[in-house]
Amino acid sequence: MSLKHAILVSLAERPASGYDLVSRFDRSIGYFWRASHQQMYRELPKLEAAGWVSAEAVAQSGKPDKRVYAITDAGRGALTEWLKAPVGPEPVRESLMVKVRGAALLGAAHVLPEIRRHRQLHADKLALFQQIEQGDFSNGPGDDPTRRCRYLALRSGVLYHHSWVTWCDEALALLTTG
Amino acid sequence: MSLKHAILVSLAERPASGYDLVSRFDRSIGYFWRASHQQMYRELPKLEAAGWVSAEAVAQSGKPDKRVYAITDAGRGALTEWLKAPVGPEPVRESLMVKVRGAALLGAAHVLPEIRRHRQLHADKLALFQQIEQGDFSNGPGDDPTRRCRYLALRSGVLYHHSWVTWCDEALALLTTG
DNA sequence: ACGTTATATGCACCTTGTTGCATAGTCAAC
DNA sequence: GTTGACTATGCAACAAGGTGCATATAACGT
Repeated sequence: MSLKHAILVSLAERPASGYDLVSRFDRSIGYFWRASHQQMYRELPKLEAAGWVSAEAVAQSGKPDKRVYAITDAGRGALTEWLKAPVGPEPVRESLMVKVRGAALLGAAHVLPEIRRHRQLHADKLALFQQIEQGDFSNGPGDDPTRRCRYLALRSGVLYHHSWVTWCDEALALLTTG
Repeated sequence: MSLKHAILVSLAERPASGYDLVSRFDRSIGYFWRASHQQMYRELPKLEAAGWVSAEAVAQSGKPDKRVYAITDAGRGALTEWLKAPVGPEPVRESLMVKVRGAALLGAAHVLPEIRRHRQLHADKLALFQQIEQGDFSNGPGDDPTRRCRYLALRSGVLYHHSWVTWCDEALALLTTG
């Protein structure tokens, strides 16, 4: 599974507490791999037990104490191994397509609002990603490898949501004409 | 969750045994919702307990006996409810993007083979879907609602895998140039 | 006789993900 | 002075998915 490795990637960028990781996931990695704080706090001790991260208690003034995790050499090794390992695309699971198939039997009218809703959600995400693209990458990704990787992640989001908006438009056109 | 409803959709088309359902999922619905036979045989008694399907033992000559399931009126009602229920897009979980983010730290070279592998897999699926599209829908979907729904499901597969192939090409171009 | 393939069904265990609940300190606003 | 927002960490129960193992009949080839 990838949550462990997603955490390792984030910790390889810089050390963090569970709480930090949750906010990072909400902002950046979370566009490609979600995790609730409950999941996070369950995984971190496992990673520590595996020797992939080390933990240090940090007292804070004005805030509760926290446990700051950092990736270890063993963790970095495990991460590199995983980067090279063949993992295959995530199996497709599209409940909307199950609904479309159901619509063939029970009437397309039932799912039209759902398709409109999905179109809206995908269009919102698309607009967000395109805004970032035009803001941060108006002159392309440039030469920096890290920037190029960030750009590619963004492009994946753009292409994904764009293809969904396209599909929703096709579907609405086809299901609302005689 | 959708496995229950995916099964209901399939049984609404026509009654089937667990074994039949697995083969149908492998061929058609499985493009959008996978299920192993273990999952199937675990769900079917639950659906029966909920009163959404009825089961009948059927003796066969030359083959082991089987249990044939059929959707009930209650099941049809539950399915219609679910079609109308807002379910939201599946949360994105892309391990390849986690890897790309890792590549920013540990070197893009590690993930290039993975990206090439993914491109191949998506291109294969795309070719398959496009072949079906040109075979079954060379003159478009026509007027039949059921055919239109089948067509839309197919289109979704085409758009999805096409956007991935496009992304992989962009990524390979960007990560293999100076 | 012996292995292979297809039909047909299931259990057990483990991991992963979701939901609800719980706690506790600090700070600013009202 | 209480309410709400933010920081910070967790447990428990449950739902869903994946892997491995197990069983049985019967056709077909070799």
